[in-house]
This record gives sequence, structure tokens and C-alpha cells, in this order.
Amino acid sequence: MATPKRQQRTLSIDRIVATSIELADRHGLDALSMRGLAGRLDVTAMSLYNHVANKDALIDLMLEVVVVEIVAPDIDKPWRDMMRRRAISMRKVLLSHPWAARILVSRISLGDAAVRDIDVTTGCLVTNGFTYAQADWARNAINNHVYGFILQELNFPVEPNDYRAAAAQYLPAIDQHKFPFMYAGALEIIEGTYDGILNFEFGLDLILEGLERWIGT
Amino acid sequence: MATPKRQQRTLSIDRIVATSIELADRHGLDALSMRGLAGRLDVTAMSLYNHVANKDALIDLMLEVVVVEIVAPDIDKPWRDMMRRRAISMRKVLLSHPWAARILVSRISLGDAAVRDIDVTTGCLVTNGFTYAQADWARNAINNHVYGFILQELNFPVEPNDYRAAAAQYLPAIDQHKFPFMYAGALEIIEGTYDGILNFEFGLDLILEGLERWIGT
DNA sequence: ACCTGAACACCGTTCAAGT
DNA sequence: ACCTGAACACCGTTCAAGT
Repeated sequence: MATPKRQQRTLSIDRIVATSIELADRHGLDALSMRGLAGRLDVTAMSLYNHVANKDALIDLMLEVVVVEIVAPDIDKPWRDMMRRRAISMRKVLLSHPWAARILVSRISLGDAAVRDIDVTTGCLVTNGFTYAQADWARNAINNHVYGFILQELNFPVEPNDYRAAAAQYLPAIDQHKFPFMYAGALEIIEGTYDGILNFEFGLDLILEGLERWIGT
Repeated sequence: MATPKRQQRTLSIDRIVATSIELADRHGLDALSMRGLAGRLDVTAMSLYNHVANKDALIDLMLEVVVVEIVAPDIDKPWRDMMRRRAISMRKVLLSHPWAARILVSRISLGDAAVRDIDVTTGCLVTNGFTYAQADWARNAINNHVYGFILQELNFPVEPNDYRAAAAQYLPAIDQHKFPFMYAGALEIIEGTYDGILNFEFGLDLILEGLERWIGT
């Protein structure tokens, strides 16, 4: 008898953000529209503006949720283990939200989670003897490796397992005289001299070793 | 007597790309629309599609022009000098086209200029004794530093010269109990113990030294 | 307080029609 | 061969009006 109620306060900022992350994870951030998001929430696009200032503010909120997922360093444990754990966690989180890395490197986030990450990462380093200047350097070196590696990983059109097959397939298309080293590199991959695979943790450890030596001096 | 001709073959792919770069440099890539670009060229938006497949293809062409501006390594000169020169050139180029870095890290470019950069950079390294595996690592380490540094530089809301004033201004807004290291770091900047400035070439040299030591073993 | 209809000022792109 | 008018299927956002 009761007609279906239409305004049943179904919307909340948390539900909006969670749903938009879900949609972005599935279809990419470019495919996320205020209208599409609203549709998913059984509401009109305009309703969203009662909870969020605009699309950009929504994206900031989405990033906050992603950054919270990163395992934070324990301030008073050995910095190398903690930096390693944080970087590995960042990779896992950013691979599970493939839209996030591109946005994280495109803006300076001043949200609570992002500031907390900086605070606690810096904290772990200075507690372990880094100066603030050194901690800034270390944090950036690690972040650059993580972001750079993951962006490549996300954008690369071929899976590591298929490198060899892909090299064999595309070798004839590489102009040997124009790009001799590209050609030679592809040959190495085909012949198995080099697998072409970059290992995330190997590069990470190179950086951590470099930092260790650097602050030691 | 002659009525003004309307189809005077004013358009060319080069003119389209050059104008779109000019507009993106000035107003940002987000403000670049096919319609706006066409207007700048005194033509309707649809005319552009006679010269370029779509907006994405146009952006690829824009990137090519940017990448060409980067000073390429000389294959048979000392790798450290060449990598240094290339990185410094990349920074200059990417700062003069502030929209470009964000896009470069968001896709794998297979354009001629991008492939040439990989080829010649790899070439310089292997000619100087790197294996292909080591060259891949080195190239990525350098690129990650350059991109990471520049993206921070482009996005950071405060000029290095204003760090101290900004720190003084925002210190009261930092919750000392919530973010103690952030607070302490800001204090160091205010007191002049640390200027907060990251030096591009210093970080670059740390990486180059690390690479030197790494391939030496 | 929260949701909505209608509207504004845009987008990228297609396609048939013009010269 | 190249340019265009009209149209399609979208956008984000504002604002007054509803409950």
C-alpha cells in the first residue's frame, strides 16, 4: 500500500566514495562520471553535490582511502625493513587500484592519510638517525622507484611471461639500422641471454643499500 | 571582387600539433579541446579529423615533438656525462611543457622519438660496458628520478624561495601531536637548519654514482 | 536536510553533404 | 582531397523547486 519512498537517505559520503572506487577499479577513472556514479547509487547526479563539492574533491577522497591501505612504518623499528615493507605494500595497493598511481603523481595531496604517510615515514627515518634532509631524500628516492616501476607495470602492453614471444613476434618489425640497440636487446630476450624482466624488490634493495651507504658516510 | 575563399588548405598536421602544444603549454592539457584547437586554427572541429584519427592520437603526436627536444646521448662518449646531460635536458624540456610529464608516465609511447630515445640511451650504456639488463635498470632508475622530481616540482604549490615563509605561515595549522615529525621538519626549515630544497642534480649524481659502483662489481 | 528537473555550457566524434 | 552542418551521445555543475 505504501508507495515506495524515494528519499530514503540512502546516500552517504562513505558509500559514494566506496562506490566510485569500485567503479574506477573496474572500468578506469576516465570512465567514472558523476552521472554514471549516481546511476549506480540509484540517484540523480545532482544528489551527489549534497555530499561532495565537485568531482575533483571526490577523487581526493578516493585517494585518501587508497593511501590508508598502505602499511605504515613502525617508527621505532629498523628503517630498512620498514621502508621495504612500506614500498611492497604500496605496490600491492596501487596495483589493486590501477587508476590511483597516475593521479597520485599528478597532484600534491594534503589529505590526512597522505600527510600521515609522510609524517610516519619521515618519523621512522629520523628515529633511525637520518637528518630531516636525508629523510626527504630517502622518501623521494623510494617513492620515485615505486611510482616509476608501477606506472610501467600498469602501462606495459605485454605480460612478463610473454616477453620472449612478443620479442620474437615484433623483431621483424624493428628497423635494425634505425634502432640497432633495440634490435640487439630483443635478440637477447629471444635467445634467453636476458629475460627482460625488471624485479621490483631487486631495484628497491639497490636503493636501500645506496641509502644505507649514503647516510653511513 | 573575389569573395574570401574558405577552403584554402590552411591545415596541416604539423600546424595542428604545433598549435595544440602551444595551447597546452599555456592553458594546460585539460583545457585543450578539439573545438578550441580548431577555433584557434580558424576552422571547425570536424576538419581536424581529416588529419588526425582522434584526440588521443593527437596527444601522441604532441609527445613526440616534446621527446625530440631532449638532447640525445652520444653513443661513444662516457656514459656518466651523457646520462647526466640527457637527464638535465629532460628536466628543461619537461618544465617548458608542464603537461607532458604527467602523460609520459601514463602511457608507453611507441612513437619514433620515444623509441629512438630508448635505443640511443641503451646504446650509450652498452657501448660503455653495461649489459642490456644493466642498461634497462640504469635507464629506469634515471627516468624515475627525472619524472618523480619534475612531477613534484610541477605540482608543488610553493616556490623553493618561499619554503621558509610558507613553513612559518602553516606551522600553527599543523597538529603537533598528530603529525610530530611534520611539525619538527617545518621547525627546522623555519630555524634554517634545513632549507627543505631538493636539488635535482645532487639526486641525479647519487644515482649515477650508485650505478657506477653497481656495474663495477 | 536532502533529492530532483530543467537547464547551461560544454565535450569527442560520425556522417552525409558540399566544393 | 579537404572542409563543414547537423546531429548523437555524452560531460560537470548550478539553481530554483520540491518534500
